[in-house]
Amino acid sequence: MNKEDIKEAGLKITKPRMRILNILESSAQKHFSAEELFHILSNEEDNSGIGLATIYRVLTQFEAAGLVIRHNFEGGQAVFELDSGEHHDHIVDMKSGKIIEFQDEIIEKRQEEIAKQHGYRLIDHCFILYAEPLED
Amino acid sequence: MNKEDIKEAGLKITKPRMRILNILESSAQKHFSAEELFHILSNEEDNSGIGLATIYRVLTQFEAAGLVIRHNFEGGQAVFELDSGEHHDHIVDMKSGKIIEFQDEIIEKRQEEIAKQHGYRLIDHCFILYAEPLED
DNA sequence: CTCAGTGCAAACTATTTGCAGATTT
DNA sequence: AAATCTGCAAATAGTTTGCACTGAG
Repeated sequence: MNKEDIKEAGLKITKPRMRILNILESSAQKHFSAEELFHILSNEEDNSGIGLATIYRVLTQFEAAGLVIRHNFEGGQAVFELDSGEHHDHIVDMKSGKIIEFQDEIIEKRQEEIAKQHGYRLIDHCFILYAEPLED
Repeated sequence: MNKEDIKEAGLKITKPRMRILNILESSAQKHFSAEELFHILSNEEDNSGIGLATIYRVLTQFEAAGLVIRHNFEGGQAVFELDSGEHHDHIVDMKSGKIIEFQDEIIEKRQEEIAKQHGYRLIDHCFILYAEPLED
């Protein structure tokens, strides 16, 4: 339950934090920019006037707490998704903007090898495929 | 020769463009941010007062012409490198900030397969390993 | 001579921060 | 009540743009 997640992060349970976590958890869409969240929240009936700055602050706190992951896809705005614990990478559909997730053992294994070959220990990686549908 | 490259891009041969291309071509370092180039140019004896805006403009034109590649590594500033024609990916040394280039057939092949599996044609990709030296 | 290119300052976009008042515990 | 949190506006960082002037061809 999301209340627990917030509490475990050492954060107080507030309306903005609940709302944001809720949207992230219960939407078909999984990736949101701060501004998208802002617009969704602004259009809710129970509009509580949550500011954009707060959304950024909450997302940054959630990121630090390991609740969400921030991605810097191209196109200016960062997008955030819930950290499901299952690592995956992304295909960005350049036609529709849709984001597809995938997991690939070959890539995961290979990147470790590459890092090691060069005398490094992998900390993080960024693997994004920008692509267009085969039948245009 | 770089004059040719500039001309072929349909651009006039100007001091800022020559200087920038020169630095990119003849430095040990291969990756530069706009600001780094700005500082290098500002410190040259023959300081011709090249503005930061010009550097951004020139780099953007060079990118459009296929002369340079722009990378958005994490840490705010974009970095630019000459497009040698040989595709490669990068390891970013989080300790020193150094950038290591590598080529890997397994990764290249695999990403094509992944895109195809999902019904996509690969347009571009971003593969960056953030890592630290093994012996800290 | 003409049109592209440049420097500068101002504009912009995405994000962060300071502060005084509102909320959570 | 104490401490955290929030909204707002102002600040920042990186990059882009408008404009009058300069310079390449």
